[in-house]
Amino acid sequence: MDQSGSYPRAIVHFDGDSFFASVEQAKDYKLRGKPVVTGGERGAVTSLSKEAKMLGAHRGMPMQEIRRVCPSVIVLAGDYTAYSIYAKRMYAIAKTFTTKVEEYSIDECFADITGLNESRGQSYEEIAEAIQEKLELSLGITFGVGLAPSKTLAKVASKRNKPAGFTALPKEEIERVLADTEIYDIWGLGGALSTRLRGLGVITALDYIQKSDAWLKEHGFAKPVRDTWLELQGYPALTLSTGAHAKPHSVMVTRTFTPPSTDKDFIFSQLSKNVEGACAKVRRAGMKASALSFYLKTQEFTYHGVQLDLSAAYDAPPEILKAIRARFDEVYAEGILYRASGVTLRCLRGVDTVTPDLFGAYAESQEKEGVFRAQDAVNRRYGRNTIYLGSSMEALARPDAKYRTKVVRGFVPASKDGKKSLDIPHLGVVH
DNA sequence: TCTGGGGTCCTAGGACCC
DNA sequence: TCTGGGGTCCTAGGACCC
Repeated sequence: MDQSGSYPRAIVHFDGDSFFASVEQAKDYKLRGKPVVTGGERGAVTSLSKEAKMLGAHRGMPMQEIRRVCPSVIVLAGDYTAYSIYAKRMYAIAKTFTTKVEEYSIDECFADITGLNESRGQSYEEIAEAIQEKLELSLGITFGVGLAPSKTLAKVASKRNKPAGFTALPKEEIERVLADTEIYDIWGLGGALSTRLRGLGVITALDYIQKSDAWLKEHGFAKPVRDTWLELQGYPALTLSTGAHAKPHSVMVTRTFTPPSTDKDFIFSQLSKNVEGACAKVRRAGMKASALSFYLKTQEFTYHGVQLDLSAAYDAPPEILKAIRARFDEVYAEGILYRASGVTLRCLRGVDTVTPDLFGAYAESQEKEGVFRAQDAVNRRYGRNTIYLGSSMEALARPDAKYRTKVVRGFVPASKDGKKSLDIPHLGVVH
């Protein structure tokens, strides 16, 4: 059947309902039908089952408050390994229908099913619902599903009938639906942009698509804003990234330390720990980094950092730490209270594409590499931080070290300055 | 509720070159 | 000569996302 008028492209968005809590209930039947929240490991809720929501618990509530309004609540620590496994199953199921699947996040994916209606002899709606049914039956969790001519509209659609809903949003329905969608709820328009738009009288997404291209230019809105504007009109401006080789472009490890500190050695050791973690991630991805940036965050929430290039590509801490140490004083100042540090490894390449530098630094690092491989193996087997570098010793020896080395996830509370709060669970560090 | 952790992409403006 | 114009590349920083 010809649906090319309603769907010049047919994009489906799948969004797992209460993903982390739902996975917990799928794993353990005893949790089904009960109020479950995750986030116990850090005392702040990260995901709530629908039963917990029905009893009045909200995301962002302190754990004590949750227990008060909902005494029967079951609080669990996040099991990120399990969530990743469920995410991979989700992608795999979607891929049995089409290869054009974007693995967008731990609980979401997009599929481009354009043309499948002809080849399968089914409507796009039927196909989207068939995928949804297969996901729900195979995983034991429900999904919000949206079908639309663009990614941005598919996101709008999947939000509309949660949980376990399906919404089709063909071109003919765009105006009706966008009239009751606030600009603030549009994917791609964050706190800053939606506040600006509202100041210009744009309240709903319909107001937004009725503005002209000239109007956007006149007010200095740039490409991402225009792409969103096109997408909302049903013109796909964003393509799916379906690359099977979804390798990261950068890898970062940052950690807040409590209490904040002025101690130079302690702060450097924190950074050293960040570097170890980042190197381990890079090795796991089978990559090496040839550039990096590191920063310190003060108690006043200002950032001080530098970006630098490495003499070659590395996946082990020694040379990286050497480079950071050489420039540490550019960001560290005596007497300032620091609350966090972080490192980002950049210019990542697959190990096979790395060209050795002229001065032998690469060859030297190759010799040491065996040591870090062994370390990875031991840490995998006996738990993290079984083996660590001397320079990270101080960080690990602190009394609260066990909290700092834990997997943490969190959320940003809704704030008065118009910044969007996080309302979807997301992945922390998976080990 | 004083505010976590990990990513991506875009752009203004400076450096540099012809 | 003291005065141009224009192009490219890079980076810091800002915006967004989950």
